Amino acid sequence: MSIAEQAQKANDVSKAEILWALQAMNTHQSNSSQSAISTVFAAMFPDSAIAQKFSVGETKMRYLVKHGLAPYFKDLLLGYVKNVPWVLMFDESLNKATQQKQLDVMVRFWDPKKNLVVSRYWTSVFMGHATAADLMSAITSSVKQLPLCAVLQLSMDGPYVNWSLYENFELHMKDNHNIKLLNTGSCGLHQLHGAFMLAVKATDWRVADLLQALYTLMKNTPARREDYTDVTGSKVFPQKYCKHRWLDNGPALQRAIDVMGDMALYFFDKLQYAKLFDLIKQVLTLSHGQAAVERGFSVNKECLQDNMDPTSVTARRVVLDHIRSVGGVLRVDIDSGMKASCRMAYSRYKLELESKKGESEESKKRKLEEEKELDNQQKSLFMKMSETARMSYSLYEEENKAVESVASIRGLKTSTIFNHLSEAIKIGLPLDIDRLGISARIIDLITNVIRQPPINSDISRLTPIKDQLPDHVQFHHIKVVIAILQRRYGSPEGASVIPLGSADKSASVTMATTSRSSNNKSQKSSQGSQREASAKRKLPAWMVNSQSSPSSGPKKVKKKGSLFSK
DNA sequence: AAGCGACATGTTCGAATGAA
DNA sequence: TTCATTCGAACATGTCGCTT
Repeated sequence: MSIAEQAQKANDVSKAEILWALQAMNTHQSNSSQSAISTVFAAMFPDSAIAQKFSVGETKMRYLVKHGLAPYFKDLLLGYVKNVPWVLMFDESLNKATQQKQLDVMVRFWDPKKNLVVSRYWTSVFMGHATAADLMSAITSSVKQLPLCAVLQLSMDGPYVNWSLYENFELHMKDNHNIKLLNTGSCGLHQLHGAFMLAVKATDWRVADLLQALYTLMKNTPARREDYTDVTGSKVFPQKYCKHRWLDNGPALQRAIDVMGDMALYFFDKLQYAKLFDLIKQVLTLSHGQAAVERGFSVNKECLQDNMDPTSVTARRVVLDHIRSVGGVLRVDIDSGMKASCRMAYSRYKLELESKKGESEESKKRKLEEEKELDNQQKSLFMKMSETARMSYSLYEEENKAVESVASIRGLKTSTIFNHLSEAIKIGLPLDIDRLGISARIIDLITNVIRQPPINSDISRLTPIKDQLPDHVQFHHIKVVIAILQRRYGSPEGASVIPLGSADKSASVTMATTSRSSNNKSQKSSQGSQREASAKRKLPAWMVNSQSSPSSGPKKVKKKGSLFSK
């Protein structure tokens, strides 16, 4: 095969791949549904060299659309808008997938090729808050590439919502481009329709009556229609016209002209009205409500897949918008520019990945620093314990030894080790409570007994507490639970070591300790019980607010050792 | 041999599904 | 109704084959 032939073949393959990508976008196929397509094509068309070489998988589809087709179509659109007066349209909605406000920006202009006004999607901006100032900066930044000096109008959503934005934009246009925007109210076209209607009335030519008469004359009358065709040989009938939308009545009028012959031509001589037509073109360019943008939102929904990056959403819409605007996939002109853009897609994609990597490394660094900070905090807490408690804590938490092993290694009683660990909990060090063998039920049980009469949060003596509890609850259980509660609500003397967080915060500390220590296999199986435990540990509001129990009747004066008083 | 491009594999997330 | 599991999607990363 000659070099020229090889090049031609590569070109054909590129074309096939582009066509397929366009089709995939047009029918909202997911990127991941592309995974086996290449092999299927090769199997379907074994005699085709192109099919054998065709390859578009999930990854390639993604960057082909995002970095190849979308930028190319955007450039194309920019080329159209550059030479004509245009209208800037926008609207916002909630994007449920990204949970952000999605601001769609569209442009509207007269397309000389189609001889029609077209509304085209330009881009979307995603944001959280959307005040007038936010919208203003989002809009101006998104249309930077567009020729703002030719903006006719900023299309308005409603009569009241966005006026402050409108004023800002008007000011911006005046300051930066010395342009006075056309202000026709919130929906300008209705007024202009009305204006044309008045003008038509003012002629006293009874155009409306004529159109109405022509239309009703041939409507719902099969016999009359047949006669008409028999006599004239024509199957062209008067068109429907709309009383309220005179700018849209062009086709009806044209049809009237066609069917009325010389008399109608007398009124609508093309030469005489050529200039008027230019004006009408611009007037039609003015937006009519928000129909186009609003319709765009349903297109957004169609384009949306799971976990989609905002830029991917935008890219998909750009491609889809182009396909629809030219009237289908097969009508898209796949020229050398498009192919070149698609060839650059991969390198652009790589570049994006690199820059993202840089960002994530930076955030990783930050995270590491934060962790270090936390570590330092823990270290200083650790040093606040007695030396013997430090040893027990290290063996239990860092070397993952059971309480009994710690006791035997250190030649101490297990109750002593429990004392050490309670100390650690009290000052806020992370500790795997699950391994202590104290279930969420026991914690609940002890907490309730402490809270309610006759204990009433008095923790100065453990025996009365133990007396209220079942036999299987041990003293060391009570000690640990008291430590947890002290950590959560502060010790009675207010002698907590670090500033106290809310109940939620301390609960998260407990969770962090449990999930940290349970790893791999055990993590999955223990997840359920952990979740259950954390849910049960959740405290009622009255407890968080350090109020007495609702069932405890009139408030009693708390004793000195009272736990839940502040 | 080097670099590019495509794919396989892994991770994360949310929705759907199904069991308790 | 709640909760866990499964499934399907996008996105990230590493690897390998092809081209120059």
